[in-house]
Amino acid sequence: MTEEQQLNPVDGLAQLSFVIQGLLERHATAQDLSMAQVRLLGVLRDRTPTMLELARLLGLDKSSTTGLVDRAERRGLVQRAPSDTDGRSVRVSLTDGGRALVTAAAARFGAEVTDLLGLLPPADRDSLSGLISRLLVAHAAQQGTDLFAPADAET
Amino acid sequence: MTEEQQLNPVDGLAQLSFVIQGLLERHATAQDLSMAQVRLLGVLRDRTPTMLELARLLGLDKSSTTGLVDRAERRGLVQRAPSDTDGRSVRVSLTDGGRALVTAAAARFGAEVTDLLGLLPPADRDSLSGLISRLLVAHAAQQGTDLFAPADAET
DNA sequence: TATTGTTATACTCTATAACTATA
DNA sequence: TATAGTTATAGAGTATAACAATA
Repeated sequence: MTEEQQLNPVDGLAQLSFVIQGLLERHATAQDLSMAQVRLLGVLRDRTPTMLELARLLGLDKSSTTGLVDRAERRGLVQRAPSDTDGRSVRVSLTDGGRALVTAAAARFGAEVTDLLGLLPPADRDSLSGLISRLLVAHAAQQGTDLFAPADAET
Repeated sequence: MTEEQQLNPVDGLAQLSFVIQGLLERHATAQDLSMAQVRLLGVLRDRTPTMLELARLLGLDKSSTTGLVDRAERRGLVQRAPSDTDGRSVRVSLTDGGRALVTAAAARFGAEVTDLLGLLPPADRDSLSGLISRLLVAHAAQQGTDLFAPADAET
């Protein structure tokens, strides 16, 4: 039962990503949210984008974004407000309820990931975090993006 | 530019999972497949389950599975065959075309994850793989599942 | 009666194309 | 004309409930 069996690196990364996504999804559905809604609320945590900016941030077509925001607005999670500077534009923001929901969900998700990491001894845990950080930094650099850029600065 | 900035562990794991899922999704859409179809083909690589087993493997309702298999069958990727032993049951399997597709896609995905890991120095890469393996093994043990059980034995 | 699978129905999510209003 | 956003429409994916066929 304690054999040193080892997953190949590709399968390991793929499996890990499914485990993490599974946790996220569980918390989402517990809140009666879809992953799309979670992403929307997450993006709005530190931004008040126009519909077009929102579409780009989520990687969706603007018409898809209209529907996504419609449904979130109907549930009282986000709100639309006309832009001050452009009569064609709309700014989307979290309502207080939406913010409360996403904050609580993020806290519970964080706790669960922390529990997951707690399965490793502290030294291993620190090594893993450091290695993942380095990998993501290298990946971001390769993509020409800045992993640590503030949300407001994202164009 | 070379500061030792570090993501907190929770954000790191979450980000990493999004990067990996993003790679998977890119390869899927390049093949004109949805993630649901990719999962279906992936599960069928080493199994020929009944509809009900398939639903459980994918974590879907049996009616959702009917639709998923319908669409894959219409595209010639999978096939249904009546069970020898139970007149109510149907066994689902990959067609040759489906197997070719999933094999090619898996190879390309593997190459890309390998490239990603190649951003780290070899020693770090090995450490990361080992740590991820240990984490997944511990997680599987906690869930009472066996990470290394052969597909046929999954009941 | 219980189980396997499909069908009917409804909702979310997504995209393309056409449209309205503003710039 | 060009841009921001919505609407119309279509298809995939998912679930619940009702059903048919088999055990």
